[in-house]
Amino acid sequence: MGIVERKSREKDQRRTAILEAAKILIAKHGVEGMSMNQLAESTELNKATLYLYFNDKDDLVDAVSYEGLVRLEKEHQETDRQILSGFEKVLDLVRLTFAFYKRYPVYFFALNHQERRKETERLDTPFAAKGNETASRIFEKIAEGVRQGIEEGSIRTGIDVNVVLVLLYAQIYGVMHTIYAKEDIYQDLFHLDSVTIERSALEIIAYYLKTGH
Amino acid sequence: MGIVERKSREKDQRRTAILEAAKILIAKHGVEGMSMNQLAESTELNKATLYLYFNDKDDLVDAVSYEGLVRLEKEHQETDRQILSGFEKVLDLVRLTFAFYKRYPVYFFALNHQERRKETERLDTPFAAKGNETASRIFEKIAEGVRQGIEEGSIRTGIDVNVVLVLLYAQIYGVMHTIYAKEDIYQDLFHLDSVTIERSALEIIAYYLKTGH
Amino acid sequence: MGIVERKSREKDQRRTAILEAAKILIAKHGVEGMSMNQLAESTELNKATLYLYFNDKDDLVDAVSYEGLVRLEKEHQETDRQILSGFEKVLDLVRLTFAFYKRYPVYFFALNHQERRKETERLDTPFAAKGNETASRIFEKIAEGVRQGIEEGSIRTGIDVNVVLVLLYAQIYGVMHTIYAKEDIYQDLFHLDSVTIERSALEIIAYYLKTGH
Amino acid sequence: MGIVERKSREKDQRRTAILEAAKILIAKHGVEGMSMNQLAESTELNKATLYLYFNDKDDLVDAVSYEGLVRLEKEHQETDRQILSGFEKVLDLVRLTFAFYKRYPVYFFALNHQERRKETERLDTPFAAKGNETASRIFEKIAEGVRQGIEEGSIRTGIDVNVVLVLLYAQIYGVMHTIYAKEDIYQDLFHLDSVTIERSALEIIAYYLKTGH
DNA sequence: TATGAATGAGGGTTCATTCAT
DNA sequence: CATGAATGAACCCTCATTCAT
Repeated sequence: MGIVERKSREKDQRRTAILEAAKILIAKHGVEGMSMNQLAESTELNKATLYLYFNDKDDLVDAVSYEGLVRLEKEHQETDRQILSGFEKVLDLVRLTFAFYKRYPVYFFALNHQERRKETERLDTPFAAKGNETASRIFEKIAEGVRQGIEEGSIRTGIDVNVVLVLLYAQIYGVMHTIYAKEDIYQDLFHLDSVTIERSALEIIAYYLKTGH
Repeated sequence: MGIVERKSREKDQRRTAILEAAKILIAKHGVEGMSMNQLAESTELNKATLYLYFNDKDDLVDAVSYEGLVRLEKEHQETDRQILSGFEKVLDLVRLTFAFYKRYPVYFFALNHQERRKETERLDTPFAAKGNETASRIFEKIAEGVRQGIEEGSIRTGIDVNVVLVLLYAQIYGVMHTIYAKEDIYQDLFHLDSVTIERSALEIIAYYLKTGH
Repeated sequence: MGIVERKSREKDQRRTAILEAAKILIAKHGVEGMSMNQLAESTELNKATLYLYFNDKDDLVDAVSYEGLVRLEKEHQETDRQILSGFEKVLDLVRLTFAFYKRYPVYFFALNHQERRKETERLDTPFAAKGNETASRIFEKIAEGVRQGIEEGSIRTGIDVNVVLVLLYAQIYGVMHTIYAKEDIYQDLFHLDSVTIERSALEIIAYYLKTGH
Repeated sequence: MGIVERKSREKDQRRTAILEAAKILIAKHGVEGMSMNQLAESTELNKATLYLYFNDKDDLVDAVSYEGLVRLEKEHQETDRQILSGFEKVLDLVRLTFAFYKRYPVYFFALNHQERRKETERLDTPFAAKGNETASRIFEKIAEGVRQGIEEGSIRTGIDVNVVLVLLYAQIYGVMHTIYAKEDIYQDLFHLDSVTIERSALEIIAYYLKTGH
């Protein structure tokens, strides 16, 4: 048993290889800056072959973005936060997310591209596609932390869970952008490095959630 | 009297007309999505004519971005904040900025594009070019508010002004993106509209700056 | 058998077809006058397809020029000049070169264009690139003839080999231009056809090289 | 007398100013490399104004070329060669021509451009236009020298005057091209500077004309 | 006479995508 | 499954030229 499986495994491997190459290119030139030509060259595959594995360029970028979400979720799951307070859980998840997207800018770029596209294209159902289920679960995990925190008192009351989720997302997004696009500028101008920015961003969140006193 | 003046006014008007058309296109398709072809069509001008008013596409985008900064600064200046505390000043400026970029997404897109470009092109001094002086002043105005607040006690001590500026930028950027790219989604999913998001974003900043109790 | 070979042959044929079409256009309108648009039309290929075979327009022109040099060298080699004197060798090579560039004006145009480009671009070493090795060999072959002639006495002493090479080049260049650009004029005005001009150009060289008496 | 003449004089001055500016640009970028835009800028005139003085770009280039011919003829006339032999006269005229076109590359470029254009455009009558009469006279002056030389014996018999004219033209043309386009290359490769090339080119002509012994 | 403003046509090049094999 | 080869459409930009004023 095996010929079918082997084929399937090989197919997966090739798909993965393409994705890896794409990630390198996206990291280097951004999503719009990556051309299918380059990708074909760097994978040593024919351009047409790429289309056997992905419907089109957007599909490929979505796959990258999806991979990112899956990995992020996995990293979120890998720590045992049983004994932590809700407040600590939330902050830890956010810290992890910062670290994650800082480690893998590609995933950020890809996610970004995907989201901007949705703006104009209006995909059928929001959060319906496979990738978005993952995003939902990630959101939910944070939501759980918030709810727990409110219940137990580690997070102040009067906080809307949904608002927190959205704000966290915005915060993360903004900080990531700032770090990627402008770290050099800010380093020159304000003498701030990414670590400081990140730490302060966590602080701002802590201040918001914390019971005030 | 003033044939020359009329001419000059007409020229300004045309330049403005081009900018307006560009802004519409950018709003609809993003900066990269706007083509000089489209712009020529929508202005009913010849492509070459566009280049009489702007050196190249980047120049045009810079003009949009610059216009945005100028307008933003003007809005910042239009309110008299003499009697306000530093804390209130900062929050008011941020609120205004939110409102501004929400009203004019294009300026946000354009500014963004410009900033990303600068990354790779490394203009001599960051924030040195004409457009960026305005940005610097806007930053400085907020910085003043922060300093005043710290002095008078409306903003807690232990705050790094530079950190605040960068975080505010990130926050604004993130929130704007969230509103532009995902308001619909969030409305469906979390029943949050942009007003709520915005207000909450201000809150998070307030919490961070406020003397804690 | 040989599906691969057939493909490869077809690819060569197409490349050749493009080159042929380009040569016709260059002959008609000059290098600058040939547009990739025209070329696409005349080959009945898509413009983008041309770029599968040549990196850019300059590359294409270089290919034409190179082809010319290779052919010229081949023609130089095809005659056995063992028994000839150095003087006769040189004259024969020049005669052949005249005939060659008269037969194929395109090669002359292309070579020219290439050389002018090099002026501003300053390629590393003159005569170092692939195409120029051929040119060097052609020069060297003539140089050999001159040296032999001087040694054996068929060419007068006191002649600088390098000077001869440069002058021959200038002479050929000038005559070619004259023939291309002005044959009709000269025919009307002086009743001279290109054959006469050519023959006389050889004579002038002969007089210069010949031992004086 | 006065107002009309002044106007006319001013017009001439402006025309001359345009020509001067054009010559500078052509010298720097070649004929094709000079754009009417540049010319308008450098003359501080409007583009449309240029067309009040010249029908089109070609007309302008023709004017440059014509100016060159007129000046060359003048230089030919300025020396008194009464006592010289025909041989010496011819050589002197050629030497002057070399010197002239080396001093004013623009005139060479312009003449060239004009001639190449004629290739494809087939102007009505060759040598019929104003500029070409001058060229004819220049040719004729050299022809006189040749005839005189043959008669008096300073130039060998068996020489066709027309052939000499054409060959001289070709020679001059080729040498000029070589000097302009390739002096650097030849300097590197053959250690020849333009003075040496020029001198040798005169030599080759001398050898051809001289009575052989 | 001189100009500001505009234009059509075209320049070379690159893109994501899709055939037939 | 994979490919070589091809494509249409678009990209930004620049040219010489010509209006109305």
